[in-house]
Amino acid sequence: MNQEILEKLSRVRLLEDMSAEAISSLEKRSHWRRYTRDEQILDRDSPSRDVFLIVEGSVEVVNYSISGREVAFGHVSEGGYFGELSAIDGGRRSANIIAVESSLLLVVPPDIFTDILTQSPPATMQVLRRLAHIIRTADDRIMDLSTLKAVQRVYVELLRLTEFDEKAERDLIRPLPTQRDLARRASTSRETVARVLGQLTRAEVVERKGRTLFILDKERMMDMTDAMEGDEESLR
Amino acid sequence: MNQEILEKLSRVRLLEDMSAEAISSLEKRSHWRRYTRDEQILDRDSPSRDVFLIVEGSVEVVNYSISGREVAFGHVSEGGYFGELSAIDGGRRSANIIAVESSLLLVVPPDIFTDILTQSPPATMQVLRRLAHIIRTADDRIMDLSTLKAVQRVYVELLRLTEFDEKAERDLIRPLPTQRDLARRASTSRETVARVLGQLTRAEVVERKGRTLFILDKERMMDMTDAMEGDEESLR
DNA sequence: AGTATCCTGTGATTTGCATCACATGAATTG
DNA sequence: CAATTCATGTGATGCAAATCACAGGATACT
Repeated sequence: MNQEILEKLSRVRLLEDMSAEAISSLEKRSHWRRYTRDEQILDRDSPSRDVFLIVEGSVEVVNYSISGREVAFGHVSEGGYFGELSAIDGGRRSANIIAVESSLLLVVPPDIFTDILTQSPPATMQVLRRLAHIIRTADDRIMDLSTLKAVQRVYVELLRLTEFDEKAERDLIRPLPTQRDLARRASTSRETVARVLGQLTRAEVVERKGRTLFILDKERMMDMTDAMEGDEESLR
Repeated sequence: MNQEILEKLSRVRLLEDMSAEAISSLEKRSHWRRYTRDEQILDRDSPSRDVFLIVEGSVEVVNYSISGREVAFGHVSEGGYFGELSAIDGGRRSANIIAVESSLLLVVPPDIFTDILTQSPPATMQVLRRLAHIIRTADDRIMDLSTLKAVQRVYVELLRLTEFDEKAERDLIRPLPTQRDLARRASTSRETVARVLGQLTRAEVVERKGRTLFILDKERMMDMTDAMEGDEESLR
């Protein structure tokens, strides 16, 4: 195994505390795969149990209802991994995984993964923390879905995506996902997202420039999330 | 530590593969607490990080929205445990825990719990499998909330509670939770649950006798879950 | 450059269900 | 056992948002 590959692999969070030898041995017992943009990597309910380490690229976690509706579950980027659930409990895949861009993955067989779990406590803690984080995120989402209206869920989603840009010294979202994508995450319709965005723009809470959305008044948006004060009028 | 307590403790799933000595040492470094029915054991956002082992009794996991709406997250019964998330990632409590009945708990300090994780691979695998199961359940719930209507979610919830009674040789739910409780789990209103139950009774899909609900036609109920064929008329 | 495909904005319509409002019944408790 | 407190059934009303239906931009494709 060459140096470059070793370096890339050691950047994967699961392996960050492992020795070069251990990583090398892991690599020998796994295999590499490259996926193109939009390629399906994993199917829900399929019986495979490999764990996938993302060495290059990133993926989306998505599920479909019988009626064809899409629900976004999350995003895993370079240095992350997915597929642990099936490796841990032996169950079927709980979601579909799709490559967002051309991605290079190391496919680790389930028994090699469980070897890591029994032999490397730091790696195990890493996995435990990751699962804990997934549960917290999922629980928040369940709360949002149970107690917020669709419009508020869009606010929450926008706030989640907001980051402070050091250069511009402003709150912004870049790149702004498509409305379809935002709708998938907030579990609402594309049209509702369009209307929310339009309404926020008119109220000068946000401003859109190309694929950047500037959040002009983050405070107000946070207020709107929990109190349902807001018909369009009261926003002006 | 007396024999009876040791026996009870070893029935807690987290400890089932541990030696008597290990359990005894764990017990010495923890403390016991008894909670009465409806007593609040843990508050959301509180900073404690202990893990609670349920030696007797059972608890409910619940959250409240700002508007006061309750959302049920689950139930942990005798032999189970809760509070691991905070012990694992150091974060705040993600939910409120309430004793369903008088319950006896062993309160394990976070560092003792993490000791178990680093020292006992079987216990660690147990925790990993438990977290994996929680994630799968939560993901299913997110799918239900995102793609099903309130009425269908009640169907799904009833199906989840249905079990085949060997003695009576029938599908049934016993004891049938209150409508308020069902509403909490399905994230809908109490009235909607009442109407669904009434409708199913009139259509002779279920039959209620006291605190037992007999499921007369499980097949049909499963059909109704994914296809929205059903106005009241078409059910007769 | 021209066509096809995807994204966006907005109006009109429909519908699912939360909410309000009681009335009755069951179960708990002083 | 009378008296609250909690559980259930159902009608009426209102509103949030899904859905349908286009039309005009923006991008990508070859």
